[in-house]
Amino acid sequence: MEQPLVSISNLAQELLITPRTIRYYEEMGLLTPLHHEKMSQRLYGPRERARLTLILRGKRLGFSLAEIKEMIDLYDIDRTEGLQLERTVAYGEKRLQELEEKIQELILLKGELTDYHQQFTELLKKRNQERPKKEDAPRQQ
Amino acid sequence: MEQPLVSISNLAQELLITPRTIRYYEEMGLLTPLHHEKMSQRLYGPRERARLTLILRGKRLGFSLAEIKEMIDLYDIDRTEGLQLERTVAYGEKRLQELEEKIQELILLKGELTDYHQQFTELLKKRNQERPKKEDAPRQQ
DNA sequence: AAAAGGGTTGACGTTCACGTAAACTGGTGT
DNA sequence: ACACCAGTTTACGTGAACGTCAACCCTTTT
Repeated sequence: MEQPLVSISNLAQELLITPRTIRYYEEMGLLTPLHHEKMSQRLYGPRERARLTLILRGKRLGFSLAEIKEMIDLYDIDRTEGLQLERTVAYGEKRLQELEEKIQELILLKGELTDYHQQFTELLKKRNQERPKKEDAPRQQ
Repeated sequence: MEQPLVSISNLAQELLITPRTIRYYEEMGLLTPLHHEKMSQRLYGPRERARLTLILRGKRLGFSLAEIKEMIDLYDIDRTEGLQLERTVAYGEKRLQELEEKIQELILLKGELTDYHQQFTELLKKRNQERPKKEDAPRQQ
């Protein structure tokens, strides 16, 4: 039974962050929970939850909140309505291009580290051949 | 004519960063230029340049300097010599695993944004069909 | 000898992304 | 009515990653 609307600390708990973090993202314009007018509490629905997971994903990937905000603003139909769609689309293409470049760079980095890793692994193998352990090395940590 | 040893500001210029940044990385233990004993200046060879590019790559990908330092320390034969190779290798495997996860997450993010992008593109197409521009829309920016 | 052009070491300032604490408010159980 | 809990605002604190500035060498040019 997924409640459609949850409180700030519930949402925070669910996503393993603190309420403060959520409020901060709102303060930065990344979230807009139901909190208008004369309501004393913030309530978060599926839309805000989706945004938050997007934000957290972006953070894990090393994007700044400003960059993430740009992505979210692109992804937000309402906000973009009435804006020049051509520009928006072109801009989105640029961002996607950058994402692809980032992926390639990550793959490159992984390749580098993999190389060194293999060197080490072989070095380890040789050592174990030279002076193997008395008892067959136990596999438990 | 690639000089094997360059000054700090030369290196900074080459990599589009500031000398301060380079000194900071040294202070954090990420770089060890020739600066021992009784030398008044720092000099950077190919080894340090390689490290620096690795650092910058890591930064672009959102890793903290602490994380990057871990990678570098793995990648550094001298420093690891005498250390428990088994642990090093195991640890490296964990890092590589994390890298792979990050790649997957990036691909996921790109997928999400691509979806939204296509929605927008189609929206734009429809609009242009409804009320096409007087003159056939010119394709130049 | 004096000035100029890098390089060096502090040391303090700054931005981002929150952490933390205080003081207040609003509904809820007893 | 009162305690209690969850949420809110306000504000100051913090760690990472540098920026900026001052004051002090060397070395080279004039």
